[in-house]
Amino acid sequence: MHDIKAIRDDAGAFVHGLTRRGMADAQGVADNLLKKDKALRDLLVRLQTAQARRNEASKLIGQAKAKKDEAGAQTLMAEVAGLKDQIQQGEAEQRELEKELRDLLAVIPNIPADDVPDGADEGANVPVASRAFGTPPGINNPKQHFEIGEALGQMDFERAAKVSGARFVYLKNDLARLERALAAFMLDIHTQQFGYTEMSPPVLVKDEALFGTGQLPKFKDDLFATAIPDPAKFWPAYEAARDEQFEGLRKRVASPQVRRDESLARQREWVEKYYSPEFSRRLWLIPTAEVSLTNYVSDEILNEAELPLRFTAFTPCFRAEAGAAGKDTRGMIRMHQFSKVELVSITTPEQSGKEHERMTDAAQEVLKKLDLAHRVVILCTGDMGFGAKKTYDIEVWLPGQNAWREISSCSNCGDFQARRMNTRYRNAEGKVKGPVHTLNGSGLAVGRTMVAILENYQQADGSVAIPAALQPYMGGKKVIGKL
RNA sequence: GGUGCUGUGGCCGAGAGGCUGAAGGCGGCGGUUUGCUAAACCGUUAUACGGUUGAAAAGCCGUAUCGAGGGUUCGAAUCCCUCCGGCACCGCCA
Repeated sequence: MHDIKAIRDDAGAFVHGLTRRGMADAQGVADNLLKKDKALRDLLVRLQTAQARRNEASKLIGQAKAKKDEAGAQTLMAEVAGLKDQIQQGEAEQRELEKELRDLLAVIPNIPADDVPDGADEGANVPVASRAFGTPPGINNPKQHFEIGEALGQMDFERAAKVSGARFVYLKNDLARLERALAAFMLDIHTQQFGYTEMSPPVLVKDEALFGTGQLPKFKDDLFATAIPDPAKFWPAYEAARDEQFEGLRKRVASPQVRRDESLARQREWVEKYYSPEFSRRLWLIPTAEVSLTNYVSDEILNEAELPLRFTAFTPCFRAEAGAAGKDTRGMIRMHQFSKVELVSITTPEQSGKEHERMTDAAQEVLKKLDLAHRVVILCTGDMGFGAKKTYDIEVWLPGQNAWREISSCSNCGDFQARRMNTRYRNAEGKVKGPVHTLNGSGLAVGRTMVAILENYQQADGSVAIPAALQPYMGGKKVIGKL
């Protein structure tokens, strides 16, 4: 969330930043914001003057009554009665204007840092030469990871589809264990080598948490939501509706297709009605542990001395992938549910730049220890996420796909999330200095790391070698799929 | 989920319609005393927003804030409603 005062002071920088991001009418957006802001401030002057007079008169009424001056009290009460309407109307207007301003600000992305390259899409991302590692292995006729996994009988998409639909998977035996081993391996690196505190956070969160990190209100279509029905309201309504529907179905002589369409339409109606706040409480499944870990400090004032805070967690992540129809439909690259080890840092504004490099080091360290070739790109203005000022993507080489694929994304969000979450810090003298900075990065996406291991360590006989660093976590096993 | 109790500043805790931005204590900061430290004593110590003075640091004035949001009242920490936490017991449960 942007600071309206900063926009007021330097609208040019704001407009420039948004234009770099590819926003077409940044000037119009800024003008609109400033107009609302001016209206709000003008209103506040009028409202606060009226409130000051009311408070003053109310005190005088108390004094008059204490002196038994009924006539004087009556005069004052008449005056205040007139102010009352004015104040109530002003307060309503203030709420309205503040909401409008907040709603406008809530969907405006962060401003890119100065050293982020301009560009519209991933084609304009710039490799960071000093961070490149390894060379792609030469493998004859490399298979894709799902071919390897399915041939091993340890990766089952069909049964997952039966139980949960597309974009889910069952892992079995050594591959199931590999996921667990990778998580432990990554967490050990981050906690022991980089000083992150391991967390096991909630994976169901409230609206406020997702607002804080920036997924809401703009990206609700990417999320899974759950509903906790209010039993007093939900079940009587549900049962009445169900009885009605069964009655209708029995009478109907329509074809199965028509019946199905009607049933789906009805279902949609139900979801909208009975999953509404009136009937239910709602929680969201986290799309990334960034949400749980960052909001750990929401609405708090931290002490400068305890910063930076560093958190890491291994959690499942849930994404609706609504806009990804047809993309990466085979295999484990893009799933509705995947597991990830996340890194989050909370820092002072002075620390965040260095911390960003350090976090990227930590993520890269995992790939280095696994000896997986990868490169790092700095995302251009058009490819960055909503809350980021600057982002490094780490891309691992996948021989089966013959391509570099994102396996980690490390972002410095500056004070953008801190403002939305209301997280500030105070210095040693106890003075509140302002919003903290927040950073998050994958360290790493576990599913995609498994994909990378399968494709890079595949052997001609269909087996897969286990990277040396990982073998202790696999009970000393050296190869998957060989007796 | 049910019933009861409960939510006050950095922390503990009083306050039960006006004199309360909020007693008292702890902690923090500044000072006096002191060879140093401690103790004692004195002073000071919230945040956000708006206005205003100032180059700035900061000052001054106002408004709001006692879990959150509404309401009653001339006036609400205090009364009413809704919601959200916490605690206790009951119910359910890995």
